[in-house]
Parts: sequence; C-alpha cells; structure tokens
Amino acid sequence: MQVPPEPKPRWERRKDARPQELLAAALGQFVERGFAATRLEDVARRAGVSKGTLYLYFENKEELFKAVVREHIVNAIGAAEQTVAEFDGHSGELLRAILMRWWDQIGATELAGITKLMMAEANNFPDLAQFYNVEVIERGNRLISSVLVRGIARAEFRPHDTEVMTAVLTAPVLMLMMWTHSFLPCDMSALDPQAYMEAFIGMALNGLLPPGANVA
Amino acid sequence: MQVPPEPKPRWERRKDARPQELLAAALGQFVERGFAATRLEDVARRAGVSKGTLYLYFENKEELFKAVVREHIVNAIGAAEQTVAEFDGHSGELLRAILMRWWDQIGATELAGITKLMMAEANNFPDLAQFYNVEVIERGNRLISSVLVRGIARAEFRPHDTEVMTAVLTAPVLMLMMWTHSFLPCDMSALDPQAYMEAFIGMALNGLLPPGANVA
Amino acid sequence: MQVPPEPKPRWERRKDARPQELLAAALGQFVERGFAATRLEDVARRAGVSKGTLYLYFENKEELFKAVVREHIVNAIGAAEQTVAEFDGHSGELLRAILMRWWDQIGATELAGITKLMMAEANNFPDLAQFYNVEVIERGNRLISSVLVRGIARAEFRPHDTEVMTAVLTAPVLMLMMWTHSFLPCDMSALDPQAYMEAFIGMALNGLLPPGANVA
Amino acid sequence: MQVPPEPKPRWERRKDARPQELLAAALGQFVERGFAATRLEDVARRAGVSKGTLYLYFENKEELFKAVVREHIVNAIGAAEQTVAEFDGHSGELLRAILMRWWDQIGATELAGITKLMMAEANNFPDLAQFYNVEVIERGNRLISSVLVRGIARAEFRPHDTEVMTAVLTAPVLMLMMWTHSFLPCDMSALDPQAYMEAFIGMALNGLLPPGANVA
DNA sequence: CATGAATGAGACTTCATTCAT
DNA sequence: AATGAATGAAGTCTCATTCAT
Repeated sequence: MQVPPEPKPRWERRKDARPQELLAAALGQFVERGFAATRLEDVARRAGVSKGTLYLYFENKEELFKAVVREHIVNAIGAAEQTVAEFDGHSGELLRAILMRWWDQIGATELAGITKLMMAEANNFPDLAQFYNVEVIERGNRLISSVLVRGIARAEFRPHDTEVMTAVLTAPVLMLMMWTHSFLPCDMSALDPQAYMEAFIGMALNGLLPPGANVA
Repeated sequence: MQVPPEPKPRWERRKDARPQELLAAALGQFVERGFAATRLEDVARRAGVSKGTLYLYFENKEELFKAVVREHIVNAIGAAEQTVAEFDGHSGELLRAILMRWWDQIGATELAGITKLMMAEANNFPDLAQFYNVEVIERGNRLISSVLVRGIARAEFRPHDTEVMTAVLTAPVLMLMMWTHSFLPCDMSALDPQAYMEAFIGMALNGLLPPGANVA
Repeated sequence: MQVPPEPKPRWERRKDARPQELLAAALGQFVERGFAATRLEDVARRAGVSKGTLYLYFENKEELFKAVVREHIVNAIGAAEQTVAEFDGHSGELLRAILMRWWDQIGATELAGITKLMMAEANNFPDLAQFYNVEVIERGNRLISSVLVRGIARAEFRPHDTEVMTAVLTAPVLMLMMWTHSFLPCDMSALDPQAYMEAFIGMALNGLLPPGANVA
Repeated sequence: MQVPPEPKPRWERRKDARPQELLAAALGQFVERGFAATRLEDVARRAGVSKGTLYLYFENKEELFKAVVREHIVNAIGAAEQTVAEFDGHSGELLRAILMRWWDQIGATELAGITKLMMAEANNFPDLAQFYNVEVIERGNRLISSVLVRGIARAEFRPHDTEVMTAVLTAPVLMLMMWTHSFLPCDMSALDPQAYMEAFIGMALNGLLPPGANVA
C-alpha cells in the first residue's frame, strides 16, 4: 500500500520553493545587467515578491550573488571532477570532453553570464572576487591541469608547463562566454559557437600532440 | 622657404593641451574603475580641473569615453594595418608579429583596461558597444583575418574558416587582458604573460601549419 | 475554610505566564536600545516566540511599552506611598529613606532604563509621554512633595516652594539614572552611585534644614 | 575717505554663509527630533536646499552633528573657562555665576536640546558619545571642579570630594535641560526655570558652606 | 494560540549633469 | 574658458505590522 507523501500545505511549500525562485530571478537579472547594475527591486519584481522579501532570505546583495554561484556553478564543477576521475581513454579525448561539456552545460547557458560578470566586476568587488577565485577558478583550473598532467604522463601530450597551458586552454572558452554576453547580444557579428569550439579544440589538440603525431 | 608656425603663447598652448590632460586622466580612471563606476569628479580631480570643465570639452561621460578610445586605441590599429601591408615573409611569422605587438603595445599597457572595460560593460551601454564594435573590433578582426587568408593562399596555413579562427586566435590575447585587469590585481594566482603568449602562439602556429608540417 | 483556587493545568499556566515573559523581554530590549530603536523581532527572539505572537498580547509597540511600565514602575510607586503614610519620625530621615529606596529599587536596577528612555523619547512619542506623565511623574512628584510639606509643617525643613523643591530634589536621582544609562555604559568616567547619593542627600538635607540648624 | 569693504558677489557670499545656514537648520531639527529621528531631508528643506547639498558640506549625518556641537557648544565652554580664570571673589558667587550663565546661555536656549539629545542617544551612537564626552563633558566637568577646589582652598566651601560634587551640582541643571526638552514641550506640568535655578543654587551654596556658616 | 512569510514606506547616501558667476 | 555649488533621481537596506496557515 502506498502512503502518499504527505502534501505540505501550499503555504509551506511556498516557503521551501521561495529561495529557488529568488535565486532564479537573481541569476537572470545578474546575467542581464551585471552585479552593480542589478537593482534588487528588479530581482524582487522578477520573482514576484516585494523588495523586503529578498532580505528574508539573503543578507544583502553580495550574499545573494554568492548563493547564486553556489547553487549553479560550484555544483557543476563537482560533476566534472567525477568525470575526469572515471575516464579511461586518450587524454586528448578527455580534454575534448571536459571542454565541450563546460561549454554545453555552462557556456551555452545563462550561467555563462556569471562568468562574464565576474571577470567584468571582480575589480570593483574584491570580496566577491576572493570568493569566486577560491570556489570556482582555482578549483576549475586544478581540474584542467590534472588532465594535462595525465596526458603528459601517458605520452599523449607533448611535455609543457601545465599551469600556463591551462590558462591558454581555458581562455578561448572563457572568451566565448564573455563574447556571448557582451557584444553578441548587441547583435553584432554573428559567431557560431559550435564552429568556434570545434576550431579551437581541433587546433589545441593538434598543438598538444607529441612531435610527429600531427595528423590531418 | 618655410615660415615656422607662429609659436603660441604659453597659456594658449596650455589650452590646447587641456583635452589631452583630460583624456589621460579619464583613461586612468576608466581603467581603474570601469565606465559606470568612474565618477567624473575623480577624473576632474585627477586632471586638476573642476567637474564643470569636463563638460566644456566633452558633451557627457559617453563622449569622453569615446574620445579616450579614439585617442589611444583606434590609432594603434592603423599602425598595425600598415605593418601587415608591408610584411614580406612567412605568414606564421607575420601572425606572431601582429599578436606580440598587440600584446606589447596594448595588452601590456594601461590600454588593455579599455578592452576589458568594453567586454565588461558593452551590454549596459549599447551606444558605446556599437561605437567600439565599428571602430575597433571589426577593424581589428579584419586585420587578423587578412593574415590568415594570406597564409592559406600561400599554403603556409592549412585551410580553415578564417572568420572563426580569428575569433579563436584573438581569444587568448583578449583573455589575458581581461585577466590582467580582473582577477590578477586582486593578487590571485600569478601568471607570466610572456610565458602565456609564447605557449599560446607556439600552440597556435603549430595547429595552423598544413598537415605534415608539424615540428617540435 | 479556604478553598484554594483550582490549580490550572500546566499548559494553561504557561499561557498565563506568557505575557510576563514577553514583558520581561521587552523591558530588557527597551532598556538596552530605547523605544524607537527596539525592534519587535528582537523582543520576540528574546522571549523565544515569534514576532506575530507579540501582537496576540499587545496591540502594538506602544501598548507593549505601556504594559512594561505598568508592570514594573507603577507598582513600585504604590509601595512607596504606603511607606510615607506610615512613617513616624524626622522628615529629613523620611526624605532620605524615600530617595534611597527610589535609587535602590529603581535607579540601581534595569528599570532606571525606562526612566531614561522616557526622558529621551517623550518628545517623539507624545502619547507615551502623556501616559507616563499621568501614571508615573505626577504621582511620584506628589509623593515627594508630601514629604516636604510634612517637613515644613513640622518645622523640620525651612519654608520653601515645595513644587519647585521637588523638581530640584528629584533631579540628581533622575540624572544619575540618565547617566548610568547613557554615558557610563560607554565606559566613560566612572562614578560611584553610592557616594553620589550620599553627597547629594547630605547636601540637600543640610540645605533644607531651618536656619541655624546647620551641622557638620 | 571710506573704502567700503568690497562686496562679495552674491553667489560667493552664499557659499560662505551656507554652512552656517545648514548648521542652524540641523540644530533646529536635531533639537526637535533627536539624532536618529532627524531626517536629513528635513534639515535640507529647513535650510532651503536639496538633500544632496548637505553632502557637499558634511560627510554624513554624524559629521553634521559634530559640526553643530563644535559650532555651538564647544565655543561656549571656552568663554566660561575665561570667566573662571579671571574671577576674583567668593567662590560661592563664582559658582553661582558659572551655573547661571550655563543656564542662560545654553540651558535656556535651543542648545539645551543638544545636551538632552546626547544623554538620550549616546547609547545608540557610541562614536558620537565618545566625541561628546571628550569635547564637552570632560571639559565642562573640569571647569566646575576647579571652582570647587578653589572654594575649598580658600575655606569658602567645606571640604568634599569635588569630582562627586561636580556630578551632583551639574545634575539639576542638566536635568532642567532634559526636562525642558522632554516632558515640558508636551505642555505638562509647568515649571519655572528661574525659580528652579534659584532654589537649587540657594540650597547648594548653603549645603557647601563650611560648618557653622549657614545663614538664612 | 501560534507562526513567520510577506509587505512597502521610508531612511541615508551617491553622482551625472546644469548653470550662475 | 573655468568654476564649483546645487540638484534630484536612484539604489540599498530596515522594520512595524498584517495575515494565511
């Protein structure tokens, strides 16, 4: 016999769902306007609540932003770390998989706006920068680096400085996110992200192969 | 015989110099704070004039910013176009030269802050975005593309979509500028620009070579 | 034979105790922060209930405050009136007793904070001022005055305007309360209340004695 | 021949007078409402300027308040110090003079509201309390104490602890100020300040005289 | 009885822009 | 040409009070 999960009264369900709704609204607004230019009143309106309600759930604007990042970005990194740990094949394929997945799950979504926002405003909000650096950047870089180290160890990549190469390899992806959320929305020069990613990864893998392994 | 241009009295020369001083002050402030966060009062103080004086020379904040861009960025592109037109050698070398020069003359200087600023705030200031896109981005992209076209035509590069590859190739440089003016000042992970540029260009040229031309 | 009042079941006793707990919490918060600056949320938290509960027992902030005053201050005055009625000795001793008792039972306790609060905020909350004036001030003044009248009648005090002298005599005590709850907490100049009260009463009694009765 | 003082242009005169106007408006508003309850917008309206103008002259609300105190209170103390230094007569007369003058120049004026305000809100604004304690209270107390010391030295006062007595003697004056700006405005019990001061000073001087010197 | 989520008016503070001098 | 005083809209955050559950 099934005991249906006791349905919470609407009012309480509301309470539980509220933070998610607020975070979703905040994400949208932050992505559209940036951190400084986002008005909490707009976030509230977007979530269908009053200004004051935001402060029931988040201490202030910065904490609201951090919550958005934790909710949407930090989790995704954990999943990627899992993938790397379990992968069993050519490091070039692993690198391709990780980068494409980064693009697909973050870069191609609204979330890329957060990455762009951080690059754009880190300077003006040192606390946020510190937070994001620890929770996202350093952790993400470690992930990419580990793939490069693996590739070199297995003689699938030519030897190189993996720290620097990590910066080089992440740059085009980051840049594509930036691009997508800066000039592209002003409907300037169209740019096909898939083609861009393919071109970049093709070139990169090619450039990483050990001497003599270059192929068409 | 040449008649030397009558030397202006000092106070009048000062009058002519005034806009330059204002632009220099504005550049510094924009780079440090970004467009929105720059207060005209700070620009004025930095230039040693009053707030009102700014409005004698520039209609408003946006026009002041455009003037900064014209003064410092647009000119540099013209010079680079010259270089390309006159170059006579392997396209890989030309590409390397153009990219390194971009880095040295813009990326490594205060001016990179403008590039970063535009990526960061284009969304919030569509007029600026439009202006910058026409005057800087499209023109700069045409320059890189022309080098790729040249390389393919001379069979020095493998065939590829030059538009996309331009985006890919500019990304790491742009990204390094962004980086330098976003997280690095918060003294996070140090990153050696020279090493970064070398790694990137090395990889890129390697990846662009025609099949079979790969070398150590 | 007395039939003891039927003992209420525990949960109901708790119900009866609830207002007392709320008043205690309110007293503490009002004393610490003042009337305007006290947040009902803090009162509620301090009492271990929710904000809404306060409104079940008290119509609003002002009524809550009035209840605190009635509970803690008004009662004390009644007791003092009793003492005066029953006293049988030199009026100087009676005055000393009343003043010392006022200090010991109110001034030296948390309750002095209410006196201070009223002086501080009467102006901004005329309704509270009116209430406090009738329930506390006028009644208290009548008490002191009656002692002075008694002293003059018995030729134990020199003749004087008892209304004015009441104000003069209450001033140092009131001031000590104010002091204790304004600058002293900021740990400024220490001041020994006992010494202060002794000095004041000694001087006052001395000043009140009939001509020729001055003693060391 | 008289050279009329060159009349400043209206605009500049305005600038010079502006801070005084603002301080006057602020004084009035602070006295009427207290510190926390004073809205800067009201101060501005009272001075006939816009809200923003206040911030041209004073960094924030606290600095505005400090400026009011410096302008109106601190100066008065200096003058009183002068009087004491120059006085040549019985210390009782000096004490009477100082206290009456304090009342006349501060207590009976709008400025008493500042004294009341500080007692009322010192607790909630520790920075202001600190400032006021150093600039006003300690300095004022030193002044009174010095008179008592003088009186004892000249055998015009009975020996006593001058620190404590200073607190006792200032209390009635302070209290009268408090009174005037707390309950009296609510037009409660009238109280004649002159009679109050006379009664207090008479009693106090009487109480301070050396043993045996008591007179009618 | 009790809860606590929600509201919304209102406070301080900032800054691009104007304009009398 | 230059000043700098003045404006006022806008943004973050607070809190007494209400009300559905």
